[in-house]
Amino acid sequence: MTLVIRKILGASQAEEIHKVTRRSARKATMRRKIVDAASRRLRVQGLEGATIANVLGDAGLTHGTFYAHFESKEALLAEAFITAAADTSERWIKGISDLPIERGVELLVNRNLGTAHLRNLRTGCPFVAAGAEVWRGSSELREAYEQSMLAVARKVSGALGKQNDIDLALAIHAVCVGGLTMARSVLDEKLALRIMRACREFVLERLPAKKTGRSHRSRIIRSRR
Amino acid sequence: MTLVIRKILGASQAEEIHKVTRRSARKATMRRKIVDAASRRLRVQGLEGATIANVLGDAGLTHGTFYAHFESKEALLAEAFITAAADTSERWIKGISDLPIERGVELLVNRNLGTAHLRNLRTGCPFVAAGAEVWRGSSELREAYEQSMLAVARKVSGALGKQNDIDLALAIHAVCVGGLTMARSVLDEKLALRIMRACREFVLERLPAKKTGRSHRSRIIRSRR
DNA sequence: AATATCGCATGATGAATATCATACGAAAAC
DNA sequence: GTTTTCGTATGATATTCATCATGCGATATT
Repeated sequence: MTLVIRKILGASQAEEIHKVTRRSARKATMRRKIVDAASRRLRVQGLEGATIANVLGDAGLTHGTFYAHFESKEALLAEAFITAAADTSERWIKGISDLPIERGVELLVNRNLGTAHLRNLRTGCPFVAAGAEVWRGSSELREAYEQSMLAVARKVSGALGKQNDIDLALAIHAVCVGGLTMARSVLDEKLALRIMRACREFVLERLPAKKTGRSHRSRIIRSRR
Repeated sequence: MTLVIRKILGASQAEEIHKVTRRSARKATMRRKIVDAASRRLRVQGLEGATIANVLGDAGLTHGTFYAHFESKEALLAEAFITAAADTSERWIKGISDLPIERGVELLVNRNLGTAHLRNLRTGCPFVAAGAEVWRGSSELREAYEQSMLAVARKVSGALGKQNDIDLALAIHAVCVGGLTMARSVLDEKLALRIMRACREFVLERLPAKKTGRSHRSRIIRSRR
């Protein structure tokens, strides 16, 4: 039966209307477990720690099964990265759109550059966790990074009520990524806190002026040097 | 003779006044070559690419010789990181102290977040190259990172004529590290340039005000778009 | 009920890696 | 000139890894 459909529609479309059997449901569940496990490994140990044996082990499977689920390791990592970024950024922006922009940005940078995020790797930012490993990685991965980064920037600028200011969101993201990387890298805990505080204040010190009667289009534009 | 001295002073001090022979001079040269090679590998391929065989090969030696020069791989990497950071930061701050602070910062971020640095890995910033690999690495490495980072921050704040504002230097460093990581990671070249531009402008907008009568809190910041 | 399918486990393969042991040959010490 | 030292090369060992081939057993199909 499935075979007949496959003959008519071709393999890929047949997949779409694939009958949900006990087997296929279980497989989908396991696949999800694999992606989740990979996204955790990714955040805690980076791409390096996300080996097939580790990930499949975390998911309760043995290593050889992997290629029944994914084309390649890169395909899994790309998917895991996207999952991790979506998960993390969702948490960052929660409740932010209800606040005035200054408070919103403050909450955002506190969530990113705070003690919780500093040592909480399992649910932490994949951009910090994978960092340099991505730009030396496969196109697949870089594509995933790019899409995730843009998605985060859009979410953030949307939540801040500045739909079009993707650039501001990108810059804030850069401070958070750089600052957290630095803070995690140093041995001295006090120094780590200092780095995070310096970054937070750098962002907060000079937020776009709050909304006054003046339209923001007409605000005085700082001349570029 | 050396043996006698060694007996009197102990091994480590004997090292200090070690006679310079043809052999020891050659060894020192090779050691330097190894560190340089490691610092290059580090910047181009990260810690992962800086394998002993690779590095020793670059230096014109075979892999087994390594342990005649260094205690461990970690010891080499720590030294290579420090070397790379000193080299790179020296280039960044060249000529900056002659400029007024705004122009100085502008030059600094242009050097860091510009097209040259984007694709020039061999002499690029090790903080971007090693990134997340360091904070998951050995204490030795993290110590090297910490010291190098502080050295850079001191140099930068010194060159900017703000000796005491290490925090400002740290924040600028964070933007550069985060921004360059992001720019290198994405596939789209135009997007990479946009990220770097957004980060540069973010920094320049946020500079402490020139010393005018006005408090810097009251300045209106340019909103983009 | 008989047969076909397929998710998963086991295990093989080959490549890359850090580290160490041994050996050679030139330089240094005597 | 003989002996000792030591920088380097060669090669061994043990580990880790991605990928793939094979086979079993539960599930789906007929």
